[in-house]
Amino acid sequence: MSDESTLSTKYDPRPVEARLYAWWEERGFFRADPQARRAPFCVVIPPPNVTGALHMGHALNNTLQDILVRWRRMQGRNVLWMPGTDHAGIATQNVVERELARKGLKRHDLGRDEFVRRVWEWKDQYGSRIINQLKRLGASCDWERARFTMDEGLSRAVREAFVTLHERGLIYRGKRLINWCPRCATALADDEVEHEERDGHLWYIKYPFKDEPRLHVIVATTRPETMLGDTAVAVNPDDERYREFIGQKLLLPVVEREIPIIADEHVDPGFGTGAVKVTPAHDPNDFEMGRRHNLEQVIVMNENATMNAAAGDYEGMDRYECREALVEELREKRLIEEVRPHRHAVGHCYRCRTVIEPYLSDQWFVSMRPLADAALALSARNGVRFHPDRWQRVYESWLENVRDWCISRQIWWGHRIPAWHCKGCARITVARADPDHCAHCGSADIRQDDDVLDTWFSSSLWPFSTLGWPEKTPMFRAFYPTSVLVTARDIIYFWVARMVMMGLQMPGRAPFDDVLIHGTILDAEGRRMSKSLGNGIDPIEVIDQYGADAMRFCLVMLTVEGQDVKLSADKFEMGRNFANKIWNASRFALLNLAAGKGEEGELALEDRWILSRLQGVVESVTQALEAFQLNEAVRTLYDFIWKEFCDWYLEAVKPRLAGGGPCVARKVLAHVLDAALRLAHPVMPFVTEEIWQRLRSRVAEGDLDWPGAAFPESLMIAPWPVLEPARRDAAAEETFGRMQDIIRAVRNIRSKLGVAERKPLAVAVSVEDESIAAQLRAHERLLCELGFIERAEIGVALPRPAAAATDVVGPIQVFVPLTGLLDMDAERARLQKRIGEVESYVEGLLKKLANANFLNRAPADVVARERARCAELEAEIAKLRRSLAELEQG
RNA sequence: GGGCGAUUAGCUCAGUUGGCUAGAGCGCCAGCUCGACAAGCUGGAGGUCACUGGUUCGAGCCCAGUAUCGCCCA
Repeated sequence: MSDESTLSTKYDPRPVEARLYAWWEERGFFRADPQARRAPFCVVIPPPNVTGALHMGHALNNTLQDILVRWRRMQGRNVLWMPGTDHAGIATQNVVERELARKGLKRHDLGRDEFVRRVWEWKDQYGSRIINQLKRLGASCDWERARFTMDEGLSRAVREAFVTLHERGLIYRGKRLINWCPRCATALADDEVEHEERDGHLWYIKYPFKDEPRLHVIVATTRPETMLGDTAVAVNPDDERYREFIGQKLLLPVVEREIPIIADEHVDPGFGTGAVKVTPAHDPNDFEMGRRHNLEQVIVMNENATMNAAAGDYEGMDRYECREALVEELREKRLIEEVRPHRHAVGHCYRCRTVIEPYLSDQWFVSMRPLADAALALSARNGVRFHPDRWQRVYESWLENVRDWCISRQIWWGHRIPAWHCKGCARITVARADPDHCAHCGSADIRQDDDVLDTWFSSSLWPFSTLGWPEKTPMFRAFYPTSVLVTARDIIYFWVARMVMMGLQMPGRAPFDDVLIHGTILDAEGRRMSKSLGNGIDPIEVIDQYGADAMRFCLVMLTVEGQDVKLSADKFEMGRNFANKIWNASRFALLNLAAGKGEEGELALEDRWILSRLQGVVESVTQALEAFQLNEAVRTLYDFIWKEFCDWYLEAVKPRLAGGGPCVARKVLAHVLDAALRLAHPVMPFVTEEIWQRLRSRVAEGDLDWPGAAFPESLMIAPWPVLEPARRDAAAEETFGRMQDIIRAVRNIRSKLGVAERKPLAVAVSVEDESIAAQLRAHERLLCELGFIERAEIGVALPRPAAAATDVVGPIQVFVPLTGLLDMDAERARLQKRIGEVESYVEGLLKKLANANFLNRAPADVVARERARCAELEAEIAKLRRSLAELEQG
């Protein structure tokens, strides 16, 4: 295919990534086939907002999905990774409104239809940005099937779900206290409110008795402006201080309204004075209390959080302006007892950070109890499994405590609620198809509800709406339920739980078996990355600088079992370096494969060793992926490729390949490289494919074919390596391990005594019994080549040569004669240090072995192992001591 | 207030069912133009595993408590 000698020594990801991605896409490797007989594997993407730009959280989330998806595809599963975007009602509307604001327009200036048309326009123009960014990441989604939550098909699913739930009595409309964002001018669900601790004040206000104006009850409040809507003061029935006043009337200051003192068990006598003002229209607890006591609900604010007519003189003021003015008035009237600093949680809109106002209004709700109970029952049967499993309990406790879900939003961008209000009989018609008359009285004077549905309502249908539900399409039949959902923990409630509930309600099956929860990406200081802090790292910039493979690798390497990741841009160097390492190791391999034939022949020790190690790696990587321990898989691969394959195998095999003649090492080299590329492909798809294409061309030339190997067009669809237990070779691993020990000992001696790394040396290797000697002698060539040893004498109980440095590794003593070169002081220091290290360890072992309890209670194999180790180390010490003594004697 | 997580080398983090002489990357020190790679190679230094108790023959790991930091819920 190409001339390997021209390959650069530095891997340049940019041209490779662009070219390969385009090719994969064009060849259709991402496409799922609903007709295929193979076992399905399906993942639906957590749909990013159309307004969104890729951030590190997306990068991590989609990398994890892509790894699972690519791995399963290589295993031969029929894979569907369903992509798409979310219409993100409030967020998107905000974006378009901001654009209009720049032209001095408000959405009401355009009218609903025109505004919605403009949002579609915006979506068509900018909505594919994040999709293109996901492609830069390497995501192998089936893009041709990409869906959008406002698509016709998904809109049908939304309507079907709404109407069905309404028919089942699980959706209702009612006047309730909801969370209102005055800036967005819409209701929000409980989960969409973010509570933050704020320093505020507690105002102690006197409420005079109606009949005894000189006497008063003091109430404490954090929101004095709401007193304008007070309709009672409540105390705990057991509170002695107030018992006698229950039922008496107070005169609400400023408003001069008569309000009763009521008794309610929910009043905490420890808060403030123990007497609390009750504002049923503006506080959730008070709302409940008001219902219990049939209190009037006085609304004192408008939708934009300015005061309304019920606020009297304060009408028109903003809520905070009103608060100041009102406190001032109370102060003048000497009705403020005191003001204390008070830290409390304040709810904010999760989209725009505005302080939420509890607000009484007509809204649509999903009755959550029955849905949540079904999900809980499923969870109890282990029907949906979270990884790590601690999230299971978090999820369950949310389900146990969930309150009804407010699903109506007073915005224009979204799925309009399929309910029609009749002007005639005032009743509501809910229908799958747009009705032209009232279902109750037949009047044609009906009008569709103005509100749209919470975006999360359509998101909750995503795993099946994207597959064509409510139609039983071939896609739905082939891929529902999906296999695994990968997401961050902050949307377990918003999204995961609701998908499970809707899956159980609508298609009647949970949408997935497994949920993989990953951590949050933080900046180097451990703060969340956010636009406002400006501390984000742009994944696209990272890809430009280091390559997508490097970023993917690092993200996974750093993500352990759902832990958060502290990230800084320089971390990605590790990934770039690893990609480069793979690249250069492959250059070496390819150059050598081009240079000669790979023939059958007897495997050398290093061949047997690396093939055996490969088996271990195939097994642990596969197991780690199955257990959703992606970072474990990546770590194993990194160590294998860098430390074993590059540092040892390639070095060991160099001399054999140097001549260019036929050699079995070429076959082994190609095989191990091939397997390593396959294993690494899900994590680093680009660099592995790029190299593999070159490797594959060798196969096509017919000189590197081996039994059972399949070489399809792309590594993407090449089979995942399978275990070959016959390749396991414990003897080779043991012998090679001894070689490594000896070589490391020689290198250490060179380094400490200032002998050049490549200066040829003579070495004597002394062992205790002939079997080990024979084992090592059989691979003397390897020892000499890797250790730059020109002469090696290997035997039992060899005498110490003159002027020799020495080291002991297990049963092996290494002598390096250094006549004229031996630095006595350095060598003495070396030996003393080694003796000290080993002695302190032996000391611990001896203590352990002297303990009768240990001998009696520890398992026999542990005792035996400790005994053997102790004996070996004592022998080591003896040898080191003798060497030291001999050194002193000269 | 309730729950969860973290605390291991200078920094960022691994450490699976207790058997560990506690590992990696980066950084640091010393030395390397060696035909894959200086984005590299070789060798090295560096740790009372937050603290206090407990269980155990044996604890970084299990249990109880304390401290600090972070997150979620109310």
